[in-house]
Amino acid sequence: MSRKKTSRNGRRSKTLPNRPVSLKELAGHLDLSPTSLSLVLNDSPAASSIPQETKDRILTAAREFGYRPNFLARSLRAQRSYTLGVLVPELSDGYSAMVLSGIEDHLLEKGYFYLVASHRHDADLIEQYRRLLFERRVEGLIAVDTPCEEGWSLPVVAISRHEEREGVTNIALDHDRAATLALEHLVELGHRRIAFIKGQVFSSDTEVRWQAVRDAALRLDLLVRPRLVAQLEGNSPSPELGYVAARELLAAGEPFTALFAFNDVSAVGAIRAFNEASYRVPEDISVVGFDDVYSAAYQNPPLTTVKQPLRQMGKLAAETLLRRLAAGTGESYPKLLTVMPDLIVRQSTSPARTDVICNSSISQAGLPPELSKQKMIHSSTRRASLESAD
Amino acid sequence: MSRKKTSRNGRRSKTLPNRPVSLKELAGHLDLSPTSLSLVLNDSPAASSIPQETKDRILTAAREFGYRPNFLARSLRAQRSYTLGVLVPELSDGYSAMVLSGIEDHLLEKGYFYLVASHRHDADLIEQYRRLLFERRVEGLIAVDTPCEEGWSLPVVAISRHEEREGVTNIALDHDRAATLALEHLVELGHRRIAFIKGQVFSSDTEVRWQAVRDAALRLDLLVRPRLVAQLEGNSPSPELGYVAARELLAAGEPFTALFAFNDVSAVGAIRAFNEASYRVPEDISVVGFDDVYSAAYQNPPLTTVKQPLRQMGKLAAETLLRRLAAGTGESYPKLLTVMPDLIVRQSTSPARTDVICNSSISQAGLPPELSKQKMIHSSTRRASLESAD
DNA sequence: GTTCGCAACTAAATCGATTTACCACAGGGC
DNA sequence: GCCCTGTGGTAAATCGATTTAGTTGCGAAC
Repeated sequence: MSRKKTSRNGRRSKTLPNRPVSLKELAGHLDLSPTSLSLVLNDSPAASSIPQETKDRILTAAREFGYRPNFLARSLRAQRSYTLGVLVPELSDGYSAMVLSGIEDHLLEKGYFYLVASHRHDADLIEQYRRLLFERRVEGLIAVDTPCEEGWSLPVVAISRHEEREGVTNIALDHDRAATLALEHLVELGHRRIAFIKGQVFSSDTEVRWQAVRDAALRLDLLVRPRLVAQLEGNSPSPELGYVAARELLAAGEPFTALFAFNDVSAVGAIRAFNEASYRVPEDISVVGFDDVYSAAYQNPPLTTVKQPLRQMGKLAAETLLRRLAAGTGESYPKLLTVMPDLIVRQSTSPARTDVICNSSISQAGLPPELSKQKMIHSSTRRASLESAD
Repeated sequence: MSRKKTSRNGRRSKTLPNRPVSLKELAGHLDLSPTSLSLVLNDSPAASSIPQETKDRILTAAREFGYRPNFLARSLRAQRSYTLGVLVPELSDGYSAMVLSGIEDHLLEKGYFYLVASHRHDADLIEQYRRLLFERRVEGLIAVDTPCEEGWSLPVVAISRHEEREGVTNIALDHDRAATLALEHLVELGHRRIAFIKGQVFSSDTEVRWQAVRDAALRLDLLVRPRLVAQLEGNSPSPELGYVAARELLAAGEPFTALFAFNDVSAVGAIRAFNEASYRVPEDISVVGFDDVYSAAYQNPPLTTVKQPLRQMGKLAAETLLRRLAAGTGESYPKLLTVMPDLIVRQSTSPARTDVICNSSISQAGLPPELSKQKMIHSSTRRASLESAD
């Protein structure tokens, strides 16, 4: 739709506008100084004394030549990069991508970009990327589920972190409310024997959430049995970890009718383990996940889960950081912003069975030698469950 | 672990090293010229005449003061930004995130960073972001499932695009092989009546893949029945679209025993629709997905799917682009790089039932009143055709 | 005692924009 | 005639590094 209009100006009829024009070149073409162009193009107050006619000449020429100021030069001069750094543990796990998506929406709208680096929870990589981002003159950092040490000498907004750090604004979920929502839901359905899968030790939310769960359990008069607590181990973003944890819970031989998992991904793995052991979800065991990632609604069964407003958290992080930058370094800033979870009830929870489930049988079976690729039986065994419960 | 060691030098005992040191400052401190420091620090050949003692002095001071060259200044001078731009349709849908992850791995290793922008298939946004990235002096672009026009005046690597464009290297899956893998698998299991869900019209792979499917069907002597072909519509990354498409297929009243879906996400939605209509997967209907996103292995049932090596494609894109940059603009470059799919057999496919499934019952049930946002009947004509063909 | 060559540096230009400080000229008031 | 105030600009410094083109001083060669 935009035809070449190079013929208008003989001088550039040969040169396609592939090389950007500099201010100086444009100024030369107009027989004016770069200063004048700069003043007019930036609508600076000092341009008030320049007559409209000249302004028009400049503006027209700029459009004609497709002049765009060199971002690097401008940044160097202004000592601003209009760029933020984002540190995430892993890009491809759904969680970070969702947060990033919220960050991006807000930043691009405000004329900022961001540089991402994923560190896989490796402390050395975190430090190295922080330096690299600092060198690239990012104006601030957003740390998603990433530990921040002191002395980062940049404004930081941390998502899902809970330590107080100088210069860091924490954005965190109200985990008390989250735990209460999930447990109240289960209790209302008649569940009393509830199993838990805790997060990995390196995960920022693990401890806070676990404390919240215990507090909520106390309030609800629920017993948290040590043998009904498993913990995710390992760094993979796959449901495998939840699968392993759920096998442990089954193997412990302590009956339970519901599971509160650390996240949706591990809940999915757990459901898989339950099915293999001939328990149906939700008829035999109810499962509550956490996060509400995209696929949660389309699992089989669709997951009941505690929704974290991840996208909103990303957006809030971006907003907050930009606000802090605008305010300047000296200014005060919020230390903590709390966002609210929601309970999304789908079909992985249902009223508790009245007959107690005993799963000691599984402990004999032991763990399968290879969880290998994805090979494992699953729905075929489900129907067998009732029969084998002799 | 790193204590303050400011006391070593009286001059900066008060100033914490929060402000970066410039070359000039460092030079002043050493009573040398910035030139000398630059030569030594960059290990330039011209530094050969500088005695080792001086070099050591410089290197020591640089370390001591934590000198890091200003990236913006250096970029401006060298006319290189060591930054690429990446255009994706959507960050949070699993596909792009996986590709990005591969891109990132390679780029960060090579000292590059990248700026991402997601455009949601909006042509104006694509153009706007392209300009912004260009202005930021990215050295090249990686376009993931994003249409590239001519005249982008930057080296481009396009993932999953199929048009030949000046300056663009395409990275594409071998769709012929992909289609063959999937259909051969189904045929081997005894399926002859196979339904298809095509991709959205705006999706780059849709047409190429569909052509490949038809070719493969021809070779395998399979009939592609128009009433067993549905198409995804709408821009959402949720399985909802697949759900809608599958309902249409069921409503068409034409029996089938297998479905080849455009991607895993839509396959999951389709399975949901089948389950709701009381068909079990894979006993009644086998389903093959596409992509092999993370969650595919942990769906219920785990999805049989054609794996695209997304991470590898991202890596290949980054590699190729960097190679092209190193070679210079004049040099020739590959127009097309093809990567190979794999068939991952899990549990959403099984031998075809011998008794023919008739699903006309569903057509009475009709579509649910609200499919909310994406509500559209699309094949209403198709359904009507059945009834009216009495 | 020039001159050449080399060691050890440095001044200044450059990248491209912004910004401060200044200049030249016109017109009006005293 | 002199001063003052606008107009309508421009020259030059600046951001921080890189790079080209020198400079200085000294010992050796002729």
